[in-house]
Amino acid sequence: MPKATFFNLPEEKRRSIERLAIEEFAENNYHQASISRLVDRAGIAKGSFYQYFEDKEELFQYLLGMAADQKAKFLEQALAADTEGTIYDQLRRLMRRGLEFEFSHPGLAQIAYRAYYGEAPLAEEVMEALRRGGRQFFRSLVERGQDEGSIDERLDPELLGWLFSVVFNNLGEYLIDEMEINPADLQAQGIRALDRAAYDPLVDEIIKLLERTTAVQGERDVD
Amino acid sequence: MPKATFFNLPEEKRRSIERLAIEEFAENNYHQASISRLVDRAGIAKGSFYQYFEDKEELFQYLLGMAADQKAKFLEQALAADTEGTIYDQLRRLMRRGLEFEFSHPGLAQIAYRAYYGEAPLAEEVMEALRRGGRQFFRSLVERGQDEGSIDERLDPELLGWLFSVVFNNLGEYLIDEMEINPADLQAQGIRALDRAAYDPLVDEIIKLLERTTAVQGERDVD
Amino acid sequence: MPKATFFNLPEEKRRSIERLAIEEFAENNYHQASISRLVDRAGIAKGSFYQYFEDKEELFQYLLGMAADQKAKFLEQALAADTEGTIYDQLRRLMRRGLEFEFSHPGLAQIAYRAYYGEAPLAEEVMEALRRGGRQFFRSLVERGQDEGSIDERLDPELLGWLFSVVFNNLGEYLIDEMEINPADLQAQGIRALDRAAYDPLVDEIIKLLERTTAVQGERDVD
Amino acid sequence: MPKATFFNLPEEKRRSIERLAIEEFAENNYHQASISRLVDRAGIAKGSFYQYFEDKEELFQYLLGMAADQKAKFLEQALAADTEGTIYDQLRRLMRRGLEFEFSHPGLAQIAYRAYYGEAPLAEEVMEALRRGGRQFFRSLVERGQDEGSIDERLDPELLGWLFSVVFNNLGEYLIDEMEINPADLQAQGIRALDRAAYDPLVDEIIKLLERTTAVQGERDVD
DNA sequence: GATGAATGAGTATTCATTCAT
DNA sequence: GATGAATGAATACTCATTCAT
Repeated sequence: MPKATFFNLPEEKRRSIERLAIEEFAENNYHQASISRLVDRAGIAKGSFYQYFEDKEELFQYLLGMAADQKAKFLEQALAADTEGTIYDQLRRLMRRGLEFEFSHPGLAQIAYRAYYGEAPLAEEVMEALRRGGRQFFRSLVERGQDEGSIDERLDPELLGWLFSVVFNNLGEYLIDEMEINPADLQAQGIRALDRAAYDPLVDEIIKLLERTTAVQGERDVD
Repeated sequence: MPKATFFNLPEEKRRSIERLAIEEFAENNYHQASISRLVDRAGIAKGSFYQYFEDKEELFQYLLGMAADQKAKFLEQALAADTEGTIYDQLRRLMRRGLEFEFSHPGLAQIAYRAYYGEAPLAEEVMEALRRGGRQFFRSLVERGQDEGSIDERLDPELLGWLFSVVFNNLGEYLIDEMEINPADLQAQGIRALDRAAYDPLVDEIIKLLERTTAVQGERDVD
Repeated sequence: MPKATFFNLPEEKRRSIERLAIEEFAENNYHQASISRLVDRAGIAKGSFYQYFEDKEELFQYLLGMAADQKAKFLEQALAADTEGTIYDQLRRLMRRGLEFEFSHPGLAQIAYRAYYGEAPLAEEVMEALRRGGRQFFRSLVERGQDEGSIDERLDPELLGWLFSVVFNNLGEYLIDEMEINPADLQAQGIRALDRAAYDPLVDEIIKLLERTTAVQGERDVD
Repeated sequence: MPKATFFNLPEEKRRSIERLAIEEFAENNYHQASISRLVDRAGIAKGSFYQYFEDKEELFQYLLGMAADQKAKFLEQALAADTEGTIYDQLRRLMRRGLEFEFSHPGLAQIAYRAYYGEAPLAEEVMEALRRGGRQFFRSLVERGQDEGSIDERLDPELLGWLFSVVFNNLGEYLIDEMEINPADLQAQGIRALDRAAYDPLVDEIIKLLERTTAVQGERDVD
């Protein structure tokens, strides 16, 4: 956690530092991100930075925390509507909200993505937990689907959990490629006028695919 | 491409440099990988390195090329048996060979993975091409499946291509986690006594999932 | 001298700052001692420190003054009993009291020791004076001894003064080594249950040595 | 040990770096000594310094080694003439040579002095050993004197060893004060035209004192 | 009189690259 | 063609001190 000094800063200044720090760590991996560059851009003294944060790692953990919090906040809404509709409706909501997070907080999303797929000063067990975390969440979703009868009982929930999480994690990047969005623009403009109409159909299509994959099938024998 | 001097080197010396360079870039991302450390380990002079390679980036591109070549070599075998069996047999062969590549050339596989997922001095368009490359390959596979009648015609080949490539790219890591393989051991021991029996069933399961996803379904209406 | 604000502080607070400052400068040499660490530990604001002291150096000089005063206070008692016994009795009392000072104010003693042996922002002439100070004191003691007839007149009082002061200054450290006292414990516990019985014999032995050195010798010719 | 690079340097350049490094570490304690300042003065690039030395500590240890070697070289001569004359002749020779070392290598002497009396990145046990080292050397000298019959058997060799080493260690500084030598001049001029005539009498006087202290005394009872 | 945020010069160390031999 | 010393900009971080509130 940053020091109190940081939170005592005038809102505007604090936000500005956060924004620039997110940029720095979104554009560069942990080691390449530079505190010197950051303070230059932010127009603060080197010493001031160290009044706000213990060290580089603390800043990084803080940003990662922000990413996690924001993402959670986005997903919560989907999770809240837990019981409405089938497991597939739930998945659809999750994906939509996940994408909305990625499009409205591209910097944080990128930081989380980097942490997931790369070098970050996270203990090996945290990385591991992070990776397993997603899988396990989706696995329990699958198990619920199996209980409900909407997912074929003969399928391995572990494997399906993995499949879902892989799809979930890579969807954003696919969309960015597919919709020919310039990632730089995305970073710069923050929440863009990217209307849901643009990606909703895609999400629907993917959900349909996953439904085909998992739904209980008539007389066809799967084994 | 490395300079001529590099290829004029005695086979053994060249191989040794390649091996150590692969290690260095597999263990560290592009910026963390150190030429100083490499030349120390390889027992060559700093100046010599720059007689072989224009700069750090050229070495990296060279290694990436090696990875691509090797991977292609592994996949070729699967591709050669093109016409045998259904599209799913073909996919199964590809996955097996892909995994075999990952397990027998863990260093190169890691370098390719890094390049794909981020930290690499690759022009944006190269990255783009790389990502699209995989997708396009799988897309055409899908289209062939649709022509053959083994893949439902109503499904979007682009989207399926993406799904396949995502599964394909992340499978190795899933296996490493799932089989509780220590990545360090993998690097160190190169081709390990990891017999196919260990992962074949998993590949089969995944293929079955993909088959469920894509196969033409009886009278059920998908839309 | 500290500013008036310092002396206006509630006794308790002032004492606490003094105590922690002594610790800081006893554990670290002048440059390694840190004002930041001190104010943190003392729980006062950085700015407050600079209301009390002009700068780091002023604090150091103040502490050095405290050490000098305290040491003088300890020695005074010995000096007061000036006329009792021979010059050797006087020396014995001085050494005992000096040691008692070192053991009961280890922090101040350490600061004085540091100042004497080097790292301190003291003008060269102050250092000089400090060193000469001890020598001169002992020199006059020697001269008195010579007047009294207890010290051989043929010996150079300057040189003897130096010898006495060197012995006097290094005795504490010798004892700490010899008695296998952990200096950290000494700092922490302040006045320890180190009873005089432990070092009195040593002081006696040393006095005997100095007596042999200096006493008027029968018919033996010294030159 | 410095890297080979350092020893491959042209003699003149290497000497110049050594000289400036000695100055830097003689004028400042370990932490205050600055590599940046050193390279500036030496006119070499920062990077070059690190081609010569692993790090700051290695440089320091190297200089300390030089001091030890040089001092040993000076004392050797005295030690070689081991059997000539009494123990007091031996002591006299040692002191003279020790002083000659201090006057001809004032920087190195200062570095050794700092290491002995202060902060240095030496393991606590090394410091301890260093301090005990001198004492033990003199102790065995004392014991030899007792065997030979030139030192009173009733005296504690440990305590005498300490006394001798304290005198030995502080003699140089006394002389510098006494002879009103400007330490800055001493540093700058290196071996000065300080002729032995100037301090020989002093050494003689001190030896006489020590002889009085220790010599077997007629019928006087020491206990 | 107290506060504590701001400052910026300072530290040791790393690294890809160049170039004279 | 091989060598390896030289380079200097770059990095994270510390610290005594100032000054507006």
